[in-house]
Amino acid sequence: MARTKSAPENREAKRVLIVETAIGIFASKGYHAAKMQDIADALSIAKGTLYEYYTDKEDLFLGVYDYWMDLYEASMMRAMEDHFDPVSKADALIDTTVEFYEKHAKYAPLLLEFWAHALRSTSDSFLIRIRDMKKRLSQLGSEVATQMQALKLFRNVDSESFAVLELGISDGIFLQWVIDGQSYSLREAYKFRQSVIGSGLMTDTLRKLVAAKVEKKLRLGFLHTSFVRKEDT
Amino acid sequence: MARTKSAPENREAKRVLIVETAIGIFASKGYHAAKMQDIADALSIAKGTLYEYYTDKEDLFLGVYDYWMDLYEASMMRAMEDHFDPVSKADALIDTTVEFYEKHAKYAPLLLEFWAHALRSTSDSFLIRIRDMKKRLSQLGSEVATQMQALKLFRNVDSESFAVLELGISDGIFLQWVIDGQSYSLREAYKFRQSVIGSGLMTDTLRKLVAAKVEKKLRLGFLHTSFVRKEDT
Amino acid sequence: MARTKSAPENREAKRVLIVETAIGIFASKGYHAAKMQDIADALSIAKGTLYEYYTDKEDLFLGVYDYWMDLYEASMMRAMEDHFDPVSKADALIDTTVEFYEKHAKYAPLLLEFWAHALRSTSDSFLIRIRDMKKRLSQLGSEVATQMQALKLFRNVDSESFAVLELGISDGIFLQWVIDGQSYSLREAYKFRQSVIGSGLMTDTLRKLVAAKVEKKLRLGFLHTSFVRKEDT
Amino acid sequence: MARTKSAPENREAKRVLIVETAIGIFASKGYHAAKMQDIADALSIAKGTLYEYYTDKEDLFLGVYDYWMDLYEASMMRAMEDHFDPVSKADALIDTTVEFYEKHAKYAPLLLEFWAHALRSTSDSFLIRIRDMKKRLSQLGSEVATQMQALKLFRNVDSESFAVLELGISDGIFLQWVIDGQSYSLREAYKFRQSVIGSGLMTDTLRKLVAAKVEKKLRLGFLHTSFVRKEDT
DNA sequence: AATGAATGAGCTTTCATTCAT
DNA sequence: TATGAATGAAAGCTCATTCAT
Repeated sequence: MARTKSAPENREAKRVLIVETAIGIFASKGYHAAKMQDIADALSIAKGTLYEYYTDKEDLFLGVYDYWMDLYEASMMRAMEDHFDPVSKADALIDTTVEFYEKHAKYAPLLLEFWAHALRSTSDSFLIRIRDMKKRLSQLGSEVATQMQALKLFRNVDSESFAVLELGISDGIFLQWVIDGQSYSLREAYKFRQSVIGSGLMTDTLRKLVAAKVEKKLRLGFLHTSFVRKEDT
Repeated sequence: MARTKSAPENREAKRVLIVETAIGIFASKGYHAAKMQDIADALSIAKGTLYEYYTDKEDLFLGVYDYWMDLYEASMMRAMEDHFDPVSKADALIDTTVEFYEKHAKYAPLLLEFWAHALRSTSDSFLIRIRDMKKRLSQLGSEVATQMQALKLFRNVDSESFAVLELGISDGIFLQWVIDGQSYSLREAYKFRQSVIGSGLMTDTLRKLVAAKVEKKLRLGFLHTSFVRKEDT
Repeated sequence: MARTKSAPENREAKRVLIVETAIGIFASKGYHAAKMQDIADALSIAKGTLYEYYTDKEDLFLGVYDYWMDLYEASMMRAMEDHFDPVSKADALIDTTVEFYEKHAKYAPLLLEFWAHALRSTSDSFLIRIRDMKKRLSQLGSEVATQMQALKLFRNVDSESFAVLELGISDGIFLQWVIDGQSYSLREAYKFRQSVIGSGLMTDTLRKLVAAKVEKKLRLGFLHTSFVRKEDT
Repeated sequence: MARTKSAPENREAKRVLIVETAIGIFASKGYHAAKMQDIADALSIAKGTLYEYYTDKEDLFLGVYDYWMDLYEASMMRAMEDHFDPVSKADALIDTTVEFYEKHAKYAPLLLEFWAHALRSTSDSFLIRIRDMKKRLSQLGSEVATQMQALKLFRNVDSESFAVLELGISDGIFLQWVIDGQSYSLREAYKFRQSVIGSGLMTDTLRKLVAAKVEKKLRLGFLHTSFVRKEDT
């Protein structure tokens, strides 16, 4: 039984330690205002040492994103595994998201920067990573939606479109909440959304009138609609 | 009949010209990567001239935000004024938003940076401006929702909460769309959302079962729920 | 009889107006911190107009120096003319100096800058102007000292050396007073100096002992002593 | 026996090296004309390195002042310690000053800039430092004067006032000498001054007449006279 | 003569990165 | 592996000066 961790294990442990410290600095100051020196100081190590573990600042930033998203994804996966019926699963996914977001509300600006970074970076690696993660998450959502339909709890809806929509909505509410100064309960906002989405806003009278049209829309979704990009003039 | 524009008019025209150029540079490179020199070059003026019209880079960035948001808000207001019944109004708001977002999709990263900037800036001016704008927009949405209810088209719903939710959803879908590489029609995504929100996803069977509970939730909204912020540990 | 001043007179009047304004700005902010814009603002004229009257900033600074020194010199000359016996003249010179310095204490840093400027300027014009002024002043002092000696009020002293010494002492006391935060009466400091210089500090006993040696020193002065400059090593 | 200098020692050595180089640049070009690049070039180091040792240009300038004044003060203190009777001490102080000033004549403009800087700087740190130094120096002079009086070599004179006067005179003569292009011997000027101050200029006849009045003035000094500052009108 | 918009060289300062130890 | 002194490119901002009106 080894008394000390082997070298590679130590290395990985230190990488994690660095990322866990860096996330706080990046989140509170932003990518540009966060200095490598700040991070080194927070770790009580020398600036040069950071470069032994990450090739450069961007690499470290990417590491932070990965670390954070892995955490989120893992907790989402766990939520799925811990429940069996789709209703519980749906609830668990929302709970997990709310908990994660509430816990990491202070990292919210980071999320924005990740996205901005990804949309602008010359290399696609950042963007690809975000999309992959989103794909996995939307598969989760899609799965649950499909099960709901199978149980006749959900109407006939393109579950893929729905899952993508849900992801957007989720991020949008979170953003809104952060910009609003976290002045209300994120959980309640999510629940309110759930009610709206689940039950709809139309009165029964109206609902019946538009039933056929809505039915079709929901069934087809929006992901496979043709789209012509319009250029700015 | 004035022969030449008066000085102040010229000044304002030049401010607008600068902002219109700056927006493109900021959007494509990002706040930090965009250099004042780049902007000056794009305008074929000297760097120093920029400082005759904006006190510093941040001021110019704020100018860009204002310019852009004023455009959006104005078109939303116009959409409201051009229609009289709430259903048309709701459609018009969505149309306007979709058009605006589609037209300015390339400026999307800017939106993220505005938000990140606002959340981190020492001065509140940025955040306040965003909130004010959101408030005005949500009032528009709230108004429409109230009219819908008055006409018995909408169920009893806290229209304020609903309007806030809508804003978040709207931004969220846009973001999602941008990150997804604009691979589907934003308009269709918005319509899909409209169907989901209007009609709900539940089957009639389930719907009836949870009717009372949902009713209450929608009526109360989420804005005035008590909220205890949880600290990260 | 002309109703308006002729053009050249107007021009001169404006030059004076500019200088009188500039002196306050230069004095309070220093040469470098004082901006041409500040001066233009204080005059409520356009920046460009300054350049119609002075070729550049340095020229204006020189103008300020000239204006100020002319004022001082003129009042010294007047003091001399208003009195006839050397004792009154000596008193008047001191009075005038004290009054001038007290009145313009806030311009003291300017004096330092003039000197520093002169010692460093590539062109000698500044230094020459200062030396000329000092020469005229020391002639005044020298004259008075000579008259004192003629009246047997002063011992045999090289009046030229004495006048140069006096100038240095005068500036030195003023500087000291300014740096000391003007915490005592400049006039009293000058009077104290006068007593020291007039009557000496030695007791009669010691005085007699060194009489011959001192006598010689005073008679010869220091201006024509040989001097080998030592270079910094 | 240490083989290598410890880090802090090296650091201090480098700070001194920088200051010793900076002093020459500042002196010859002036604070504003002296560029950080010039100083770095003179040291054959990178500009950035300067900022590892001094927070900014002003800090470096302050360092130069401190370095220089410490040198002067230390040599004055040494002069005091090396002699025992007040007459020798007085001579030694003058000798030291003359030597110091002659050796550093080329730094004279710096002294003016230090003073100008101090009188205008928003922070008092510069001014306080100058005053403290002057206070220590005037204590030296005051001490000597008191001893002279105890030995009945000096008349009854307020030694504090006298010491302050002496400092002013000393600086004034130096300034005068520099502005006069160092065209005479500074040492002789100081000696001449010593004769004047020691023995006075009045003839015995006049001296006796004003004896009582002068006596009083010298005894009282000028430091504690009431003073009403006159404002410029 | 007066203006003030435009200029652009030139400054201080920062900080990611390197590399000899 | 860890260090941290040294680097130097790069950027925002200033402001004396110009010149078309």
